[in-house]
Amino acid sequence: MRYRRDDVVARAVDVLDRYGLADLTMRRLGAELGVQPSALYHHFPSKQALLAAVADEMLARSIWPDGGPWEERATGVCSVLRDSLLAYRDGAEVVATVWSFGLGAAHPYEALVGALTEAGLGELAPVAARTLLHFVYGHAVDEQTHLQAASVGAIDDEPRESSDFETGLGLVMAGIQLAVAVRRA
Amino acid sequence: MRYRRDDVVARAVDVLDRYGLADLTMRRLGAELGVQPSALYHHFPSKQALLAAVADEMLARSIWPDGGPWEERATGVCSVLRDSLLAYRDGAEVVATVWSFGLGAAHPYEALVGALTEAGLGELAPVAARTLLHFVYGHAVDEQTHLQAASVGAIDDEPRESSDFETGLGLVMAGIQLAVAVRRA
DNA sequence: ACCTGAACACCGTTCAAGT
DNA sequence: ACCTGAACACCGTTCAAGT
Repeated sequence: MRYRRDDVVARAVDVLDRYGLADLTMRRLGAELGVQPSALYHHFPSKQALLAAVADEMLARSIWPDGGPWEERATGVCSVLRDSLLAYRDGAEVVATVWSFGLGAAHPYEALVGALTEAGLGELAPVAARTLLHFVYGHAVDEQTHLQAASVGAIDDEPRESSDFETGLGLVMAGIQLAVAVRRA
Repeated sequence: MRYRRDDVVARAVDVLDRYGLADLTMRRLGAELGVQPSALYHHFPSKQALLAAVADEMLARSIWPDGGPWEERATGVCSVLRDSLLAYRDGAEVVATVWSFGLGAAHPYEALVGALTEAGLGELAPVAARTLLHFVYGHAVDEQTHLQAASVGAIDDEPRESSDFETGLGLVMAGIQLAVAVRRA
């Protein structure tokens, strides 16, 4: 079998979702494709580059808000991001890592900076955007970790995470709205 | 040579700070102590447990605020936490990972819940505390990643992270203060 | 362009046995 | 109580060579 880069990415997303990040190894992915691990290096210079492509592919499958009032857009981006991360096993960790290493997953950041700039935050927009992202990634990683632990039966199920997301997001958004109001005054 | 658990932890912190997380392996730490890697399993059931002890040791070396008005205490805990993380190579990643896996590094969380409960946040205190932690860990991981990349000469130095921390923390704290005010009304 | 085969330099963990 | 020695079952990456 001969593959193109996109085939490899699609299969990597599949392996990630079915077996988790720990099992998404170059050897495992090679075996899944019926190919030597070294063959993957024809498509990607490193495993990090593969993971970046995996993260981008996962995010590209979602529909992102890009119009309307800035507040709805900002909270919308955060919600879609969270849903995207939770849609794949270990999705939060993969995307957060790729983003923090500056290798990809840039769309949510750019969408947030756009919304917050329109809101009038000026040079504060990037800091505020990253603050929102820190919350979304942190919360999603926590939630996914606990979901995983609960599904393995390791801990008690505490299913109030979804409202916790909205509460936490509300706190950060309130702070941002206040900064916008102060800036306009 | 025969070691006690604390000797091993101290040496692990040292190896982490000098060579980074990627080089803090059971084999490397064993070699550093002049001991077989398997000997470490007499002191810790797993590498994760070792890392949890490393995280707790790093945090235990800092002086944590525990009195005064709740706002100063909360921001103080966040600042001391950030400084603690940045004081060791890869410190942010280690402590954030240990915390998110529920293995340790619980002190900052408890201190924040205490302060926010005193503020009158009630059952919102845990969500708010975790929101603050998500910001501090996310920001510190980013900052440390970029500092590392800059020190290797991989990217341009952008030394405005420190004021970014205060700005981002200010946004979240403003949201929390507003929630406190709303709750009291 | 895409892949094989073999190698290099590593991992975490287990376990019987030693002192 | 603390450690050795050896093994098990893996990793990511490189590189010459094949089609």
